[in-house]
Amino acid sequence: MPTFGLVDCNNFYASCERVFNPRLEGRPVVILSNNDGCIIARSNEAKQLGIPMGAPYYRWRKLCEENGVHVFSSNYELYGDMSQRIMQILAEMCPDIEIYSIDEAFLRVESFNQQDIIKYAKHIRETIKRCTGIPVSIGIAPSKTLSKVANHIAKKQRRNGVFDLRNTKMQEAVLSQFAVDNIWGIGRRLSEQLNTMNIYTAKELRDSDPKAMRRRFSVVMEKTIQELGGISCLSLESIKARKQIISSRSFGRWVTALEEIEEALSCYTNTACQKLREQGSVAGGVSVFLHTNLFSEKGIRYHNNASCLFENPTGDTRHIISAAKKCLRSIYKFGLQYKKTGIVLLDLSPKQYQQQDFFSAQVAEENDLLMQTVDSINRKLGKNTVFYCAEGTTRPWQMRSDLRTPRYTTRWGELLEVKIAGDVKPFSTSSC
DNA sequence: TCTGGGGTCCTAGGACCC
DNA sequence: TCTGGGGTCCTAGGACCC
Repeated sequence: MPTFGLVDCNNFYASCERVFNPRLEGRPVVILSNNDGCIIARSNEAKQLGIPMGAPYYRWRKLCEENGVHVFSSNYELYGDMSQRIMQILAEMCPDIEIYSIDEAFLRVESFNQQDIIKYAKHIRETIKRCTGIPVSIGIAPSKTLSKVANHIAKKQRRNGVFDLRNTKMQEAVLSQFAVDNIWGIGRRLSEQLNTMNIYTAKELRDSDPKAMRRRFSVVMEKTIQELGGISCLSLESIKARKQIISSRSFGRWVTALEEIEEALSCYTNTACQKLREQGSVAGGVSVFLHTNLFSEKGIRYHNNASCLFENPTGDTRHIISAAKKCLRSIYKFGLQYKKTGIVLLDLSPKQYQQQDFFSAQVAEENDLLMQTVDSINRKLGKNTVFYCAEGTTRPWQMRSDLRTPRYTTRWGELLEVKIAGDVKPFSTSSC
């Protein structure tokens, strides 16, 4: 029988901040989204204050100030690097691994015997904590969906961060207390519909008729029901190349001038193209979108997009920037106050199967070399060491990120400084 | 009056995830 | 005043084919 372990970092972004600022331990911490717009991560103490996930920060600012909540802008460079370190440790300790998100990974662990699994899970947990400072929880169960449930329990009930849900009696007990909207794959809409069918708990969903539910909902629902019953339908997935790459940001302020939007779009295009080449793909086309503030009741609400396909798939930033600008000009309307633009790279395919243009093969090769050189300079010397004029230099539209901590682990200039008062004695760091 | 059957491909929109 | 960003999968419906 398959056995899955789900390793999930506890309040990951908040924990990353705490690693470099231990004074935050035991205190409420929240992390804001890009542009300091929404609250996207909370420490347990912040959750206890009733601060919800995804809420606009301006509505909670007062409560945060009154309760001494420590508020930070997102520091994705730091979180991404911490994530890589954790995933590397996991991959070394367990060969069958699927990195599911920045802070989660599924493991296949059935080759260990009954007791060993729990012991090993605790060992994994301690190793990650010791080497990175990040606390994790591990749920163990016969399907991925149940391992998600188990992880939930591991977090809530302080069972040394590990919870075993392989026993069917335990499954009965846990699922009958587990709200249906907490199940992986059941969101707000589906749980509303399930409630109208008198299904409120995971056990009630598990005991429904999978075929009938498939007809009413979809195959995804059928699989969820099977998985809750301990029948594994979802296997570990290997890392696949992305099928599309999006890069977009809201502006830090209103933008009306086409030139400024073009700069921002060029900048996002550059980011997207770097990701494209990193995964060894070329794009067959682009789609560009542009919109005003869609939340606002006042003013004109405008949302539009345009796309174009390339004659030959390409990974050349210059070519893609110029195509993106053409799309943008076709949807830009003078006089509106814009809030956001973005680019989607479409129709991605592996570069090695790229159809060569017979008449310009050599030019393509030279362009490749140029892109490789730009990428390697930016990798070595830091992002944006070399950039495109089209991206502009003053960038007044750039997003707000006023409360970001230093990128301690990826920038030499931002290393953690330790100030020791009084008598200074040399000390050694830990074994990691 | 009455208008087949079976298939593919594409896209938009919905729902979900972190 | 102030509301993130980046993904995936599924389905329905339209267009088109023979």
